[in-house]
Amino acid sequence: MKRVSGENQIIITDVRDLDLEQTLDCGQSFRWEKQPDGSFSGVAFGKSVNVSLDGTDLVIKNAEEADFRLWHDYFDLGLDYGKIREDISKLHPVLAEAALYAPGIRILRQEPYEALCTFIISQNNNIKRIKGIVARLCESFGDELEEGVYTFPTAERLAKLTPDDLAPLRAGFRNRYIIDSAKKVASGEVDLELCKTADYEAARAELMKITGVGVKVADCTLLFGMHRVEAFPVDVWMKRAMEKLFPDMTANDFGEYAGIAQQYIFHYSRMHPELFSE
DNA sequence: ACCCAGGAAATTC
DNA sequence: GAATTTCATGGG
Repeated sequence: MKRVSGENQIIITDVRDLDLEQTLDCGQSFRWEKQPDGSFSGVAFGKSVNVSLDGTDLVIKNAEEADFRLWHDYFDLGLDYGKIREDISKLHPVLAEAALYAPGIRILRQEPYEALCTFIISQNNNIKRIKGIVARLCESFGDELEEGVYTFPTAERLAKLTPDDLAPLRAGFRNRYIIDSAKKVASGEVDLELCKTADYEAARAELMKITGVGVKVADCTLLFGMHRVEAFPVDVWMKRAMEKLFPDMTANDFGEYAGIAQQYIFHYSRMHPELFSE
C-alpha cells in the first residue's frame, strides 16, 4: 500500500475488502451523503472530504498528505477483513452467507463522542430520521467548514446547553440524554479514552453512567467509536436474526471479531426482511 | 387509526 | 426483581 498525493487529494492504493456504499451507508455512521456521481461526501475529525473508489484506489479529495494516516485508519485499512471473513465464516453457514453478501463492509474508526452521541439519538428511531437529527445537530452547534458543511459538535460545546436548546433538532425525549452525555464527557466523569483500553465490562459500565445509555448504545459506541471489535450490539434486527438464523448461538460464540460478524448479519438481515415475516 | 423504528427510563406488578 | 408502559417524532 502506498500513497499518491497532490492536487489536494490523497490516493490510497491496493485497498481490499471495501465498498463505500456498504461501509458508509450501513447504519454505523450517519454523516456521509452519496453524491450523484456515486462518491460520498462527509466530515470526520473536523475535515470535509469526498471519497470514491476507483478499482482498488481509494481517492480522498480535499485532503492533505499529512492526513494520510488519519484516513487510512478511519477506514480501518490496517485490518485484513478478507482473512477475518474467512475465519468467522467457519463459525456458521448463515454467517458465511451474510459475509459473502456484503464483503465490502468495514468498521469505521469514528470519533468516540460522535459515536456515543449519534447512537444515543439512534434509540427507538430509524436510520433516515437519525440522519436528519444528526444533520440538524451539526448545523446548529458544529463549526461551519464550508458552505453548508459542519463539524460534529464537541461535548464541551453541547455541555453548555440545556435540553430545551435542542428542541429544533426534534429529537424528542433524547434531548436530555444528549445533554447528560455531553456534560459527563466534558467534565471527565465519563472517560472515553479509558473505554478504549479498559476491560470490556468496565468500559461498558463507564458508558452506562450516562442517562440514556444502556447495553446496546454502549456496545455500539464501543464498536464504532473505540474500535472494540469484540462488541456485539443487539438491536431489534439482531434480536430477530439471532432467534431465527442463529438459534443455537449466543453473542459470545462469535469470538474476538464478533462486531464485524454483527455488521454482516445486521446488514444481511435488513436487506432480507422477508426472512422474518414468513 | 395503528404500528414500527440500530432502546432505555419510569412505572407497575 | 421482573414485566409492562411511556417517552417524541415521523413514515408507512
